[in-house]
Parts: sequence; C-alpha cells; structure tokens
Amino acid sequence: MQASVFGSRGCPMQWNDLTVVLAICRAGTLSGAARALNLNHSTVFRRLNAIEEKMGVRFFERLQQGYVMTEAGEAAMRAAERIDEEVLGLSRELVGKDLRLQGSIRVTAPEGLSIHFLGTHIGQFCRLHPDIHVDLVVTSSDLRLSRREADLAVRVTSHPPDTSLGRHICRFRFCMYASRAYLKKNFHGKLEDYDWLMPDDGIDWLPASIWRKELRPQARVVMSSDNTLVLVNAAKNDLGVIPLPCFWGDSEKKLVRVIDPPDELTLDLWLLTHQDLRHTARVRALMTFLHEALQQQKDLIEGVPGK
Amino acid sequence: MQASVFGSRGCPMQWNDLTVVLAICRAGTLSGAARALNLNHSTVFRRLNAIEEKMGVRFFERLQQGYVMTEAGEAAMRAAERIDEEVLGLSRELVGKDLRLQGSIRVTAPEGLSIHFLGTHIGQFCRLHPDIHVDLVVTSSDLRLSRREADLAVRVTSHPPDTSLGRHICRFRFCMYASRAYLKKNFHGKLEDYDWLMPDDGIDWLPASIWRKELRPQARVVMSSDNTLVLVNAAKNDLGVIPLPCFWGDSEKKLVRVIDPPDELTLDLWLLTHQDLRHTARVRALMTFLHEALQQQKDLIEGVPGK
DNA sequence: AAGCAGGCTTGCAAAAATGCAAGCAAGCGT
DNA sequence: ACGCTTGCTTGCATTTTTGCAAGCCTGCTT
Repeated sequence: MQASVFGSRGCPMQWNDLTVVLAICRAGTLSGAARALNLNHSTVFRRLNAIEEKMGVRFFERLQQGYVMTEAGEAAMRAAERIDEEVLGLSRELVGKDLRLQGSIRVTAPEGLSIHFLGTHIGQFCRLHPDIHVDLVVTSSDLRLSRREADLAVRVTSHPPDTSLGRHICRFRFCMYASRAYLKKNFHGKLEDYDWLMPDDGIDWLPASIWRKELRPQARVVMSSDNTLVLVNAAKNDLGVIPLPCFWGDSEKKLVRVIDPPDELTLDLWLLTHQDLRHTARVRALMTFLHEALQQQKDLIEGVPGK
Repeated sequence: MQASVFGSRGCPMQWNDLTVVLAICRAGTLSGAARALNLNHSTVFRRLNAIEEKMGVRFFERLQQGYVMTEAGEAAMRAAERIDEEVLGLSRELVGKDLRLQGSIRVTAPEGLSIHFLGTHIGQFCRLHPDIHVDLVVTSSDLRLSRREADLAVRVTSHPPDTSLGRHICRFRFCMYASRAYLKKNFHGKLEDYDWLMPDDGIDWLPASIWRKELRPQARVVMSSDNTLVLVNAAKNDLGVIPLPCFWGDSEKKLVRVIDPPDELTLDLWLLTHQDLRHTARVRALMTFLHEALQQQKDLIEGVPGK
C-alpha cells in the first residue's frame, strides 16, 4: 500500500539538467552556454528556468554583468564537472574498444598543414573507408584529447603531452622568406632591419611568435594578420619578410629564403591520440594512413635543399 | 576557421541516456526499467534503440531470458552508478541547505502507525504549512534515506543505522490479543496451542515475524495475510490469537491481551532522517512536529496499563 | 489445449521541447 | 544622439518525444 498525502512534488533530478547548469557556469551567459551546447539561446533560457522551478533552487543571480552563480550553483558545478569526467571516461572507454572501421573521428591540425596536405590526404582516406566520417578542425589552439574535443591531433611541438600516444613524423623547420625584388631593393646586414610581415598571436607558429616578441622593440612590423595567406600575398608583392614553415615558403615560386633555416627555429611534427583510443580501429587506421602520407613529405617539411 | 570534411557525426553523450541504460541493467527487462523510471515501456524501448544507434554501441544482447549486458553495458553501468551517487549527493546538498518552509518531503512509516497516528498528524502539519507537501509512503521495507527514497522515516527498531540522524520517541511494545469469547472457549496453558492469525513476511512486525518462524513447527497458523486489518477482524470474530503492537491491540474494544507484553518483544520507535538533511527547514519542522505528537501517544505505544 | 501473465514491438494521437523571429535593454563607438 | 552589437525575454509554428492501444511471442498453470 503506497499512499500520497496532498500530492507529490519531489521528482528525481534529470541528469541532463546539470549539463545546462554547467554550460551556464562556464560561459557566464545564456548565449555563451547556448553556443557551447549547440542550442538556441531561448531554449537555454527556458530550460534553466524550468530546472530552477522544478527543483526549487536558484542556481544563478541575474545581475548586470550576467548570470552569477549562487552557492547552489557552485555546488552543482562541482558535481557536474565530476560527472563530466565520468562521462568522458566512459566515452573514451566505449570508443576505445570499437574495432569497426566506421563512425566518426575528429582531427585537429594547424592551418598550413591543413591547407597543404591534410585536406587532400583525409579525402583520400575517406574514399578508402566510406563508413568513416572525419571532422577536420583547423585551429591553432590545442584541443584537448582527454575531453574528446579531438580524437587525433597533428601537432608541431618539441614536447608532446605525456598523456598522449604519439608518433613522430619528422623535424619541422621554419625560415624567413621574401621576394627577390624586395631583397634586391632592401638589402640589409641584419634581419631586424627588414620590414616584417608578422602573424598575430592567433597564428600557430610558436617559434615565430617567440621570435617576434623578442625582436619587437627593434623590428619594424609593417603588417600583422591572423590569416597567413594574407601575409604571404603581401610578401609576394614585395612588402617585406615573412617567417614561414619551410614546406610553405619553399613551395612559393615568388619567394626565396632570406637566410638558411636556423636550428633554433626547429621543432618536431607529431601525430597524437589519447591512450584510451589506441585500439580504436578507425583511429589507428587514420593515424597509420596520415603517418605514411606525411612522411612522404619529409624532405619538404624539413626544408631539405633541392625541394 | 573551423572546417568539416564529409559532415560531422560525433555528438556528445546525453547524460540522461545513462539513466535509461542503468535502469535496464538493474531491472534486466524493459518493463522493469520502465516501472523504475515511471515511464511507458515503449518509451524505454525506443530510447534504448535510439541511444545504441546514436552511439554505435550495443549495451544489451536481446536474449530469451531478457536483456543481457554486453561488456559495453557493464562499463556503462559502472560509470552510471558513480554518476548516480554524485547526483544523489548533490541532491542532498541542495535540499540540505534549504531554509524555506516549502517544498516536498517524503515520509516512510509502517502500516499501523500510519493508520492510527501519522495520517492525522501529517494532515495537521500540512494545514500549518500550506507550502509544504508531504508524501507518505506506507511500507514495511526500509526505504533508503541515502538514496532520497525517503527524507524522513518512522522506524521500529533497536538499532537505527549509523548514517542516520535519529530522535528516539519511546519504547515500542507488542503483545498477543484475542477476543474474550475465543479465550473463554479455547483456554490453553501454552501460547503455541492457540489458533494463530499471523502476518505475512510483507508485514512490518519484525519481532512477530521472528516469533512466527521460531514457533512455526508447533504453532497452528489458521490464517495469514499481508493486510493486518483482515487479521484483526478475524480475531474480533473469535478466530484466534493475533500479535499486535500494543497501541493497536489496546485500542480495539473487542480484543484483550492474552498475556502481559513480553520484554523480548520490545523495540524502540525512532524518527530518522539523513545527516545531510538536518538543516533542511521543512524536514526539521516536520520532525519536531511528529516527535511531539508521537510522544503524546507514549503511554499507548508503550502499552502502559490504564490505556 | 486453452487461458493467463509478462514482455516486446509498432502505429497513431497527444504532449512537450525546440527553433525562429520579434522586441526590449544595456553598453560601446562615432 | 544615433547606430551597432550583445544578451535577454516572449509568442508562435515546427519538431521531437511520449503515452495509449493493439498485436505478437513465450512460458506457466489448469
């Protein structure tokens, strides 16, 4: 015999409610949370209000500066983050055991490598494996493999993260490039006396960014951009000197090296995945494919003369 | 620049999906899971298939004996149980800090106490606090306070769980009762020679259940039921001897004690809640109210003569 | 063998959730 | 002051989810 007196209002917490609360905690705005969740912001607005109504708890104060967590909101965020870790761990575990050559893979790579090599190679791979879908995210930021923001990363670094499983491809060299006409008209004894076409911080050339910061007080930067193609065209039009990876600069017929590639601007090219995904058939297959394809570009990427 | 090659199929795991998988793991059938989740079974059927399709993972084999977990299903269950604990902990934390005299409370109590006292007392409490909703679950099984199956429990026991916060009300005594006519016509020297009206295992008289099991080989049980009122009416109609709590037996005009209340059938009456809810205003208010109300019935519950 | 109970799968209607679009408010830049 | 951008709240149409009901299957009891 089960009786109810004056109805029953207590109902179990919906686990999905916590993803909404967590997204708002992280973003601080409804719109930001909506973008993170890939939902319409009116949906987030309604769901938050429904959640707070249902649970009789106020997770956020609505202030001028945005949605500010209450104490309850902070407690919910802590719990939700632990749950997030659990769910991600399970996700990796499930995908990590998948022996089928089907499903989706998310790949992250820098701009230059994506433009020159990866677009083509991934297209070829997908033609070989029609049941595999590859999402190529071109970005300079390091998407986290642990959070499954990416399943496979092409990285330019000398120190791959310990938690990753990596395959080294080759050395990765940078040099300074300019047009012959610019060099003929503007010969200087010192590098920092040239007109420099420098990437914004958003660009993923770590050594070039460091170099720019060290020379900034003396170097004359005539142009900055977050788009490397813009800078390359400026260099081709005799506007100055641009730092580029060798595979890119050496491929441009209108640009020549200003100096030999300096050793201190040399890094390494790696393929990385998460340890948990090392047995996932589709990740292994793509990793092997890309490793072979990129090694065939080894001389170009390493800036070996004659290429 | 964010690019997609051949579309994107990977989407984040819905946390609620895991509650469905967990419920099926625990129940072993779709119908059982549906009952646990308070959903229609066709909904569970469709959601499981949608989940498996979306994630490309098989959590269950469909066998004759029901839905049997795969390896992936077991991994999901382990993760889901850890998440369940997190969510329950958060739930208790949120409710535990609620200082308002509104919201819902779930109370669990045995049948006899519910019929004689709690229905009336809870009604009075709710009239005092119109914003509080009380759900009275009448059951002999020990609903778990930790799982928020109940927020407040009225328990007959000598050993309350250590994890609870308890308030002792009084002693709780049992005795044997029969009609005068039955005793006049059926006087025996030994208790086990009477005709016994015994509760099923489903009834919540722990000492009476123990006593029945110890005497079963010798005692003649002429009637069993999972409904105590049925047994009481049989006793009133001169059919035999029935073990009852004193407050119940002494309240029946047609029944008298067969013997004095034996000390070995004496337990204690407690009010219990979870440690985490000790500051919850509505739980504290109801606990105080019921404690006072039940203490006014102290002599009756303890079987003090004259009552 | 027939009937019953429990569990499942499927079609359709109803309910709930979501996206689209409009409007409002606040802050910033010209 | 005006225009633009960002973020919010709200109404309505559309989409998705859920419950109801029917039908099928299996195992158990009489």
